[in-house]
Amino acid sequence: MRIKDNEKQERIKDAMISLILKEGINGASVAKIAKQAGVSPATIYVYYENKEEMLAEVFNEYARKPVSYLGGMLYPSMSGSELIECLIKGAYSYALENEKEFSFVDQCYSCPTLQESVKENDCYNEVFDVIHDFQKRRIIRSYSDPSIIAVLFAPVKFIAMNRNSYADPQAELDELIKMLQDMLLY
Amino acid sequence: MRIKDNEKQERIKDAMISLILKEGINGASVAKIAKQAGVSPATIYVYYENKEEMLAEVFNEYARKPVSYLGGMLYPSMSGSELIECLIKGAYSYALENEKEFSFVDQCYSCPTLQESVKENDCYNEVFDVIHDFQKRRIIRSYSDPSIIAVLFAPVKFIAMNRNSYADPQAELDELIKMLQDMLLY
Amino acid sequence: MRIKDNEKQERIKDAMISLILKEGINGASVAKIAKQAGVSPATIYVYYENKEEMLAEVFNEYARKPVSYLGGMLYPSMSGSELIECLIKGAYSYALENEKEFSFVDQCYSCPTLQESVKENDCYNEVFDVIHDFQKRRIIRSYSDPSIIAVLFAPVKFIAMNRNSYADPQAELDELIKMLQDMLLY
Amino acid sequence: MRIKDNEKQERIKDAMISLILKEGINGASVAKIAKQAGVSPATIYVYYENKEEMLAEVFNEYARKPVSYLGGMLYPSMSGSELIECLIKGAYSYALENEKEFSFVDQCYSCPTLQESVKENDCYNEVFDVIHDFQKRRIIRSYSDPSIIAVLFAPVKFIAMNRNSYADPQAELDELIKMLQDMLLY
DNA sequence: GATGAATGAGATTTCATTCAT
DNA sequence: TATGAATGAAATCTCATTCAT
Repeated sequence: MRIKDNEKQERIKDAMISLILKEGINGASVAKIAKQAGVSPATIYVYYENKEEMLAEVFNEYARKPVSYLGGMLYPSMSGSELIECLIKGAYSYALENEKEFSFVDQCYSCPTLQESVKENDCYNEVFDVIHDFQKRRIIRSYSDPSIIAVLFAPVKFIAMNRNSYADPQAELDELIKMLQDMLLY
Repeated sequence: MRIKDNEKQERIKDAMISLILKEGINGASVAKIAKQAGVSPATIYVYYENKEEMLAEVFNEYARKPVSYLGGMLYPSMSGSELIECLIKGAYSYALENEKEFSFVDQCYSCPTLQESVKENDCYNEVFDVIHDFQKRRIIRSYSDPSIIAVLFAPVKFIAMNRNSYADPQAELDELIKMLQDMLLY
Repeated sequence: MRIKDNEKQERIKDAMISLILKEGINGASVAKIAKQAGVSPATIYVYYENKEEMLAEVFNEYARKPVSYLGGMLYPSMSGSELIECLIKGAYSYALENEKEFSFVDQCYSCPTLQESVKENDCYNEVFDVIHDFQKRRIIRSYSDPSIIAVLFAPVKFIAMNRNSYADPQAELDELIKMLQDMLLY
Repeated sequence: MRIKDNEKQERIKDAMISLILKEGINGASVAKIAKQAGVSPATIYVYYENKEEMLAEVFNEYARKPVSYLGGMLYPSMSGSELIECLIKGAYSYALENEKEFSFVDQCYSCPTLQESVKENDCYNEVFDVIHDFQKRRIIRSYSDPSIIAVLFAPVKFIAMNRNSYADPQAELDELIKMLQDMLLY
């Protein structure tokens, strides 16, 4: 028998994400995905039960990626200012560098039929290991986790997505970092 | 007979956004919208050139609604604290009370083929008339408009959308208000 | 609006039945039916919810036909012998003259997913109005209805379907009539 | 390792007829059969040239089974009444005990593309060895073979298949036996 | 012999849109 | 204006079969 081709599955995922970026979840038909991945439409059903499950599976995978990316950049010897700067800049540069995955995940979060398959809050555990440590050491104020997620990540995401409307996105980002340092540090 | 026509168009819009809430942009086919609105599919083409235009038109209409809703709640004699509390609570309660429109607009913002039709920043003019006034009176710190939008509205939207994951969403909201008052007021 | 075209629905039914006769339920795809009926596959879904329902609906219609055909040939002044001869010959000639419908109905009866949609026994009411009358008048022996259906119609159906294997099908039929007259008449 | 192979083929046959009972010939896809038999789809093609041939082969095998089952129950010292009772009861209990095979064979008989592969009449040789003997001994009336098949087996098959519609199927069967004894015995 | 991967062909069904009234 | 009928195009998915090991 032929051996399952992981590279093939990777091509399918890539094709799906890049099509969704260009044409939305609507526009990413199984046929188009297959064509772009260089496989037969039927092959996709070897790897995934159906389209819905394919979306959900890839959504889950990529929804967890940005936070592990961030997690890898942090270390305990940072100052509080550095921590916040690092989180915001990291989130921003992840969004820029991984535009496709980022937009894909964003569309998934806003799609009612997919919302159930990922709980946005569950993804941040890795980062909160560090933040909780900073809170115990009285460097970061002891706000609740959801509030911290909300003010740390929602604004930077907003700025990343609207960066084309701004004269100087980098300046906006720097300002945001200051605002959050003020807000979150003792 | 003008009234009857408008009512029919209203039913079409309602059907569309309520279907999109339940089943996503994917699930809202012209046929389903027509059925739910109690009209013939052909009738929809009396009011809109095609589906794409219908989405864009309704998107534009509803994207502006929440800010005028907010605008109507503000008045110059408020204190700074009151202003921020009012904006956050207003945004939150708008999201709850208008769940359908809210989800519809959210999905539209994240859909690449619709993004072009509304610039998110354009919608906030009404609110910024008030905020700028408060900034001139040195009540609200003079951060740039995009930064203010980002920290004011993105977090509350995030909390509204994830409210089902929280034990006490109201407490999260109150905490968020405090954080933003700290951050934005002198 | 265009007016629903009953002739079109008739063509769809005819195409379905004739395809099933030639190629079995398997072979009668919606696309083939549409082509043979001279309509678009999508048109079929204007008239029927889906393929299963189409089969069931047409099955129901045609399962009832042969018995009304028979019912129309009977009258109370017949002798018992004549009644039985008439029923057997009628059933046989219906099978020959309506080969397509007959084979179609037969295949439906034997298909587990369709069996539920028609109860074979329910179809014989019209004929039993007459038979019961003959039983009351002590011309036909008072066996139970199911037994009578079983011995009257199952054998003639069997002979009709296997007629190509017989040297002289007509002779078989005549013999069968005699056997049943012996059996059922006083 | 012969035994193991035969067992595998047996599992394939069982899976096929049990799927056909549940879902009809349509529903018994090679993939499903393989899954239910616990083998790979490719394995099926080790044992059979293709699906059509598999159906025909198994059809032939099982179409002959009920009559050998019956044949084994008969012996020359029976009375005529006993012979008929034994045939009817045997046919009925075969249908109940071998529901799957029975439904499978029935569907095959009614499928135009399979009809060619078995001549229903050919199957009864074993039984007719006995019946002819009884006819020579002037116990059973000398009707032609096809007529006898028709009245003996078609009605009992009908009753077996419709047994769920009857209040007391066993009573129907007993009545049928009486009717046929009257008809066929001197 | 046995198999899971792979697929072209085709299945059923839905889509956005237009037609004819 | 309003509509149900009609449809070409395309959607998702399944099929029987073959390939490569």
